[in-house]
Amino acid sequence: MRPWSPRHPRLWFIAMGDKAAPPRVRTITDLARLAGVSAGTVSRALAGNKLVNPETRARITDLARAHGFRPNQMASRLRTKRTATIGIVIPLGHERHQHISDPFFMTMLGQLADRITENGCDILLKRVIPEDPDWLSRICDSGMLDGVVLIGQSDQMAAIEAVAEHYLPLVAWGHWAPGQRHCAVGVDNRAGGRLAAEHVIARGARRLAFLGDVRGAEIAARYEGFAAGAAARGVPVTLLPAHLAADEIEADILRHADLIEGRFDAVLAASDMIAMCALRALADRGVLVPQAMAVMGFDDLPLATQTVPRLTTIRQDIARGAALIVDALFRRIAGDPAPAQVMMPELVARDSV
Amino acid sequence: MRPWSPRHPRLWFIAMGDKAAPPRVRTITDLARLAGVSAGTVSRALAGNKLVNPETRARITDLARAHGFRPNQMASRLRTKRTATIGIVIPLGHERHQHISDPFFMTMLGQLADRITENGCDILLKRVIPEDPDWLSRICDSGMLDGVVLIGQSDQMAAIEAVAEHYLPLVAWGHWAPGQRHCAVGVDNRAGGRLAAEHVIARGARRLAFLGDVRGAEIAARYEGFAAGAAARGVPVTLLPAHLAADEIEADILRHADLIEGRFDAVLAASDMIAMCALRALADRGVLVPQAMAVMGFDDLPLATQTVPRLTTIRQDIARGAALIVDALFRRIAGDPAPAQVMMPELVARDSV
DNA sequence: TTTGCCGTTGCAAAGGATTGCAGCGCCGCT
DNA sequence: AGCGGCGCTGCAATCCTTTGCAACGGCAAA
Repeated sequence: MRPWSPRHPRLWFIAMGDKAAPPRVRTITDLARLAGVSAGTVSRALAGNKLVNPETRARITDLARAHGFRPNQMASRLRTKRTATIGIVIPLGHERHQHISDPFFMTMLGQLADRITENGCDILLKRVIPEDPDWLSRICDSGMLDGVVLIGQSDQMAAIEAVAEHYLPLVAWGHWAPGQRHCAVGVDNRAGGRLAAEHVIARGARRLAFLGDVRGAEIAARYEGFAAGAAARGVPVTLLPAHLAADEIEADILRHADLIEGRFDAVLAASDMIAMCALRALADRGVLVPQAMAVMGFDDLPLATQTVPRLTTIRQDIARGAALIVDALFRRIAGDPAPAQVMMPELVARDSV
Repeated sequence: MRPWSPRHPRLWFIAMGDKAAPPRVRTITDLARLAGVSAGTVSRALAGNKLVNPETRARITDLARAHGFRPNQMASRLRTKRTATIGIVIPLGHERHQHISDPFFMTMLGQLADRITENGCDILLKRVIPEDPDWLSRICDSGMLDGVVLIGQSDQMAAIEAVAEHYLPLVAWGHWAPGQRHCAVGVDNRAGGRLAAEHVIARGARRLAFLGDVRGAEIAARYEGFAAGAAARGVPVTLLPAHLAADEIEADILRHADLIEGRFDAVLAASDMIAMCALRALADRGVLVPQAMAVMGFDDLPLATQTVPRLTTIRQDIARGAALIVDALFRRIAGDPAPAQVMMPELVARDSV
């Protein structure tokens, strides 16, 4: 971590040899002088304020364009206290290795980005490994952000609750538990697990396995739902641990030799990525899916349609989730309350079960 | 596009009933009063300046922590002219439908994010559809950013060149052409295409196809390299158009009936995502890969190891590319020149050829 | 002619942190 | 005792824009 500092500020500017050119218009005051008006008028003109005379405004905007002038955002934001910037933070708690490039995060990020941009805001992206307890407060109280969305809560529930106490414009994607104070939007993972159990059992499976790391609250809920759904039909479930990070999953799967030796006839993977790896591993060993073993994913990422065979999965509607998050966030920024939302997952039957 | 404005600024603050609590410490001056020193001293203390007495500093930092005080970044940045923020912008020109969630972009974004964060900078994410000609200048001259990296240049070469003229801390991922003024980092796509041609021909293929949209400069170069490499060995190549966006590729592939009717014995896809879709389509129709047809990708995304069969592909070293970009960017921010870089791609032989 | 209002514009005070420079107290040296 | 210097702190200017309020000229109504 080497924080840099500009050794030769504006050096390039000088290097381009601007000496001959007219002095660059740097501030609103420069432009005001040129236009023969006051700085205040220029500010209003550029902001499209109706107070200023249309002719004056035209003259000023023309001049601004001609000189490529743009008012300094920093000063503007300081003054107005409106930053028009939303922070998107990805906390990496128990899964240090989980990349920012995890497909689920990325799909969510893309959706959020589109929607936030539509609202005229910029996006400040942060990927943090929570080390000290006030990592989140540092972000929220920096004065840089109008609001914050958390993609995933990792194992940081306590820290999030603490900040949510005094910082309202904060919305998280993920698990919501009764009594929780901060606003979260997510799917009912338990229900999703149950759906999966019902589906594979209906297709005749009787020896079920769950592949994933149950230390995260979300995955744990998926597992519990899966186990509960199966138990209700008198079918047991075996838990097979596996990491979330794509590059580690393959080794995890190979570790579970029984997975490919016919001890199970259906497996629910904690995510589509894991399911995809499982399909690979099974194909390598000549285990036919779905004939010899059913495989289900969770998420319904775009790539679930591209696997061989196509993945049957539990769908989280990411687009809708993102819409709900952004909606709640802007509500809260405006000072209105916005409650947590729990979406119902749905089963997408394709070819792997 | 509905820009919002806070209807009840700080309403939540009041709503939390802070009347009884001690008045919140909002500015460095508040804290100075509490600590019995001047604002300047607090500023220095919080910045870890060695000029202030260690005891004084301890007292001030304790006080700051106790009140959860954090200096306003906006004011700080206005004063210092150091924003510690890098803009990452994804221009979407000829491929409007291409998502921000495109796996290649996302992998690159993740790598860039990690490296920029290591340098102590924040990341401002922008996804823009270039409509007016000064979209880039608006971003670069906003005064909000210490530097800008472009992921992809789309069809905006002219706009980029124009801005690069006066704005130095700008680096793009992508194609570099002789004579180009702005700094770009990318792979030699032509060489990659040639590599692919040599490989499939060495494996015995003689009827080659290229699957992709050659309107983008990068893809075009891949195609040209592929065609040139094949021509050098007396083998012709057929061009089969296909979109870049994941959801459209499948239909594109089905449109090329000859692809699956044995007219070709090897196909180079313009990207791994396209290759993955092709594998799917071929599997659906019972065409064996690689026995009946060889399939190659381009990129070597993480998911290339998870396809069935595993994808043989031309590797762009995204991690190294990101490192080069960030390095060049910080060099330029410091005022030093940093030249464009062209990396050599390499062939990764797996099971699909 | 006076008054009042309207449409525009200018003035100056924020907004909050940073930093060069001056100042102050104290210690040590002569 | 006087002086220099050192270590620390305070003062005030600065970064650039926004905005409430005052002012001004002109025109219409009284």
